[in-house]
Amino acid sequence: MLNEVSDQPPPEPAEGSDVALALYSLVAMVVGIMPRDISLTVATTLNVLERAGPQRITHLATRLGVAQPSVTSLVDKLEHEGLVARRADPTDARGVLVALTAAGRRYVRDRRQVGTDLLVELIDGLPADQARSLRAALPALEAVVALAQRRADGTDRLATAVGEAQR
Amino acid sequence: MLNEVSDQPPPEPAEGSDVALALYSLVAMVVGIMPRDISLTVATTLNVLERAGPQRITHLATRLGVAQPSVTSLVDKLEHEGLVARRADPTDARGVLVALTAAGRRYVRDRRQVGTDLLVELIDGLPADQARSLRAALPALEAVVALAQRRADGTDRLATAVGEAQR
DNA sequence: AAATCTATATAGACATGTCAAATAATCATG
DNA sequence: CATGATTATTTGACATGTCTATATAGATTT
Repeated sequence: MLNEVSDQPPPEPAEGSDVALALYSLVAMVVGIMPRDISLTVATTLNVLERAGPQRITHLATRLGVAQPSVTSLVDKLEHEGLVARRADPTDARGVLVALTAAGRRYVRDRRQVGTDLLVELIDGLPADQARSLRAALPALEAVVALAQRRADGTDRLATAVGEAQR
Repeated sequence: MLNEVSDQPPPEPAEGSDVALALYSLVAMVVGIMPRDISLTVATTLNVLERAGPQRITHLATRLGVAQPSVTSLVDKLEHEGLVARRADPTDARGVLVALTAAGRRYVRDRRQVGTDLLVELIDGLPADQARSLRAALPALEAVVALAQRRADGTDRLATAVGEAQR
């Protein structure tokens, strides 16, 4: 069927896609400025452990989207660095629970501090009215984070997607 | 000198640090959900090239905070994948300019689309009043992005910091 | 124009991240 | 309780990301 030129205005530019673009740009910028001392995988792992508590190796693997032996060796490394520890899983003797150590928790907290310090610095550069609008949006931002967590904890990872451009 | 208990309320909890925390959490969540198909370094490189146009190898190295030969081999790889191309620098025959190819631009755009789609989905899950507050904060968000860009383009990278927790 | 500086590339090394296949321990089920 | 499924580890392979030291070509300075 042919595509006729539509009379209606574009059905809605995705409703909130401009905000989404601004937020994504912010994510990209912050990531590009943050220290590059750990890999994405390590950062995500530590975040998950802090947010959701001790996790099984297999669960981490699906959550991270990598193969399970990869997590075993990742945990080996992190354990060796003292950031995480393996504990027995009381409900299943085959499994282990990977948990943050105190040092690991400190590491995550320190890293977050670096990020928030940067953002505070940026926000402090805003004119008063914009800063106010941002504060007014705080509940919304927190809600978005909460939704993102739910989304992340679901099995669903974003497909590697992108694809086409690679060839 | 001894620290007396202060009568004043804490001088201001960093003014905007709660917003900063929410934004940082969002960054962390989004990064954790985004496809893991490229490294931080590649992502940052492509973003810089898209945002700021063709760049010298040396400039990329300082911008990324890695050694120059690392960028040479990174560019080798990206060039091999067809995402960037080396061009002669008209102002200096020693130098090269690394530029995005059409495919590279497409790749960045597609990847951004994945991110904004995710964020649109999240924002669509907000109650109407929160969504409104977020839209009202759009200029502020855009301004923060602009400030972040200025910040990123300055030579200053955040120190690897964090440090202490590692031992 | 010689000496020095600068931009990139090359070489060689090493840690990290990743996978698939095979193994060992334990669980769950018929 | 024996068989099949699940959990983690081990093994062995390979790509990536990173560095330092060195080489090469072109700029810049004196």
